[in-house]
Amino acid sequence: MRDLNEQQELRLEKSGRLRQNGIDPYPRRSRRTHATREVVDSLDDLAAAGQEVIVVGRLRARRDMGRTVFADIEDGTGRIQLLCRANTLGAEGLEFLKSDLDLGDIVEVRGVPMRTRTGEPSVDVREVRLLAKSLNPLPDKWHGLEDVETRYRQRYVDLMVNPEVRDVFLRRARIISEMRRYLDDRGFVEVETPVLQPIYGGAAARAFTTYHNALDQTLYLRIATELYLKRLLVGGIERVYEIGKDFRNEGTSTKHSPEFTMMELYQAYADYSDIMVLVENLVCTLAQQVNGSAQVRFRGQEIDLTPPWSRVPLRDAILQHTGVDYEAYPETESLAAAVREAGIETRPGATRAELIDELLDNTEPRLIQPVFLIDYPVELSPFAKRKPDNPSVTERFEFFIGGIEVGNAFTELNDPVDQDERFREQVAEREAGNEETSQYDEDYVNALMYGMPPTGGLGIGIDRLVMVLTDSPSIRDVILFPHMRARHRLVGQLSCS
RNA sequence: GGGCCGCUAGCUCAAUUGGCAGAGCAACUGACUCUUAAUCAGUGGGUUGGGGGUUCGAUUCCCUCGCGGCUCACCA
Repeated sequence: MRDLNEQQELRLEKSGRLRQNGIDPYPRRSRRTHATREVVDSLDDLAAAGQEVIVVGRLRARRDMGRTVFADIEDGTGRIQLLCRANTLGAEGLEFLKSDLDLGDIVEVRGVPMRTRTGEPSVDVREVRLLAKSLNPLPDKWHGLEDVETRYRQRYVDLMVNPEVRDVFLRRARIISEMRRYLDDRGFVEVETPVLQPIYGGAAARAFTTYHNALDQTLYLRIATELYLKRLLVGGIERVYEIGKDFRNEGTSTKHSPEFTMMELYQAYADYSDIMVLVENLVCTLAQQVNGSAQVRFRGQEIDLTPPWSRVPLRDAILQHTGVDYEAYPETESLAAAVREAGIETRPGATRAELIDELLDNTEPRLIQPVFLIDYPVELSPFAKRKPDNPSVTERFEFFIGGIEVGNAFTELNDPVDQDERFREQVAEREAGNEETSQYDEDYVNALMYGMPPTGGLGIGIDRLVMVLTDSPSIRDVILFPHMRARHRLVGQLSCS
């Protein structure tokens, strides 16, 4: 036996001893009759009836008074106190609890609900059974687990001892299921499109590459679901959405994860202003359903999600926050000079799109209250339809809450000739060295050539939305197992002597 | 990738100018029949992230590697 510390070794020995005495430390099943919460909620009725219950849970605390031992167990619904007395549980049962069980073990107890003198809801225990032996000691009962690296790497421990972490992930699940319900109720059809794609597109990002042996084919992990979903509109599904992972081969940050969850939806016979109404109603509804309020606190700021949200042209927002009016500089060189003059560093040789992006990056942190920035330049938006009165601008918006971009939407480009040109521009840029442009997707253009209805489309970064609605400062706090560099092994051989 | 910060017992954290590596919880032994961070008495537990260097002596100073956090860059 290697790599085990003193406490682990002791617990493993106990486990072996139990086995020798004919007690399986990992028995098949439990006879649970009540969740701890059910017992607490109807305690007085159960106590009055003197009804026996069987509850289960992880042993979280033990207070040994000699002939009386108090213990707390915790299941998925909450905690309850156990009152274990020599004259009701018996000397043998009490000794089992004191000597053979450890904090962290999963146990089953049979007993009668009651209140102690201080009024604490408890179970007067008649029988204790071990359901699963815990070999690892729990973190500090008061401080819990704080080390960020361990919390991410061993999320199971984090969830075990930090209730607020569990709450975040329960709310995340709720947000997603309520979002599904909201869309289903409005006639949207949920679909699944390929994750492995021969050509990736629909966003500006580098892809992960993989390989299909049997087909002898290079495949990419999708960076967006966009182009497949819009094929479905060509096929006649008028309202469609997908919730799933996208993958982008990029660095991480508090707002970026290489794999993240995206909801994309497309609605035929709608445009981007219809989508704005949908977004503000959806997000506000989710906040009310999950948090009970349209007001959220995020990074110390009070945010009001009540519709309508303001709609501000991108140009105006950037002008207001950086002092640069990019439309006043039609040439890349003059815009670059203006950006530099505003005190923003730029990459030498940056394209116009990159410069505007840079200006937006400097604007984004100031967008605390929910806002739609509308009307993006066409060079930033290869799949968005141009505005009728100004072909250099598209009907596109991004929305921001709490200083981060949460979603992106536009009136979809359905003109195959225009789309063909945009793809060509993207390809030209790629040849000029920009790896984050879209590949030419011939089949997609072919689909458009059959005719796609006028359509409004939307993408929402689910992780970021969850960040805002749960006041989580980092995207890693809303992803159960965030990506980490590989680490050496945790346990050695667990051979039992 | 750059900059800054961090890594000490199972967990949470100390350690003066470079001078015997400590505390609380957890664990172990004992006392205690209504406690709830139970209490009281006692005991064990360390490759101070790894490697190298300076020094009589390194948790402390230097170099290097690893992992993480923040931040900038990259990137929606």
